[in-house]
Amino acid sequence: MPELPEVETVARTLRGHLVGRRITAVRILEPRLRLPVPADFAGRLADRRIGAVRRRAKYVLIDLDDAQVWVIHLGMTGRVIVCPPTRARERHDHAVWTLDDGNEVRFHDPRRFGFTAVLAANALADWPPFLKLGPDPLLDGFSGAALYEVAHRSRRRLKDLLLDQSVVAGLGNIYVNEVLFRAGLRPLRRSHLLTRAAADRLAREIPRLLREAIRWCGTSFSDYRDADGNRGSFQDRLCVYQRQGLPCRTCGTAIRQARLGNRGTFFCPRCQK
DNA sequence: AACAAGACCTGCATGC
DNA sequence: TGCATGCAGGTCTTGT
Repeated sequence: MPELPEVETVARTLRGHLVGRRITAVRILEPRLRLPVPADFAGRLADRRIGAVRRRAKYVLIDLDDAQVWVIHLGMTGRVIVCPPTRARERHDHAVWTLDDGNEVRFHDPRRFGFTAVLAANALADWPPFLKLGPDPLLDGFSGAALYEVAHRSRRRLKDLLLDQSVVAGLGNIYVNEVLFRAGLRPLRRSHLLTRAAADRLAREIPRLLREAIRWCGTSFSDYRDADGNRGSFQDRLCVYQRQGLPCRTCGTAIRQARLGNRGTFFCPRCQK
């Protein structure tokens, strides 16, 4: 579920609760996450002081005082919530961190596609999940020229290209559908046919869309919540995702749904060429 | 090698 | 009501 704007919102809402705090206890209730939680995980985090809380692509990165980084990935249904310890535990709360102000950080993830890990800060760049990451459109900049270049080396569908985290890091199914609408491009078009002008439009619209979604605190259909448990509201502003049969906000034509790689694909047959 | 499809998990909506 | 089916926002692995 959570794509770049949701992860950014989680990082921002976590920041206020975490920066400067010390972790006093760590409890793993369910180690069988997408990456299993290693046995030394709790020991490496206990007693650490928290520095910055950052985001890269769809990863939350929490810097610790001993040159380690605590990493959280939310998968599809993951949540990180900060709450008082008196709040009732829920089914699928897999890890709990206690802070020196008494609050708890809880990792909750019904489908267990998410995970949490701790790494030496200087090992982060060589960590396999990070090795393949392409530019983060909000942190690294993202040019039409570069996108045009990659697109022309591939015959994939445009939608598959943009979902590829090595091409651009942070987009998922919702925002790929939306950005292709904004750029006026059909999801099923082959990437090597992308014109330079269209690549420029995409490169311009990607950060614009992501920033706008962050302003609305992301998209909440079912699971997604920020660290305070609040929903986002960008779902009310989506143009195509999950709007099959509804009128296009630009031209009124019914939004169409296709299936691509077993995932919902949505577009306006009139506005997108 | 590049690409597409399947697998990983659980919960929920839908239809019979 | 109960059961089966299909679907869900991510990413890794397998097969063509």
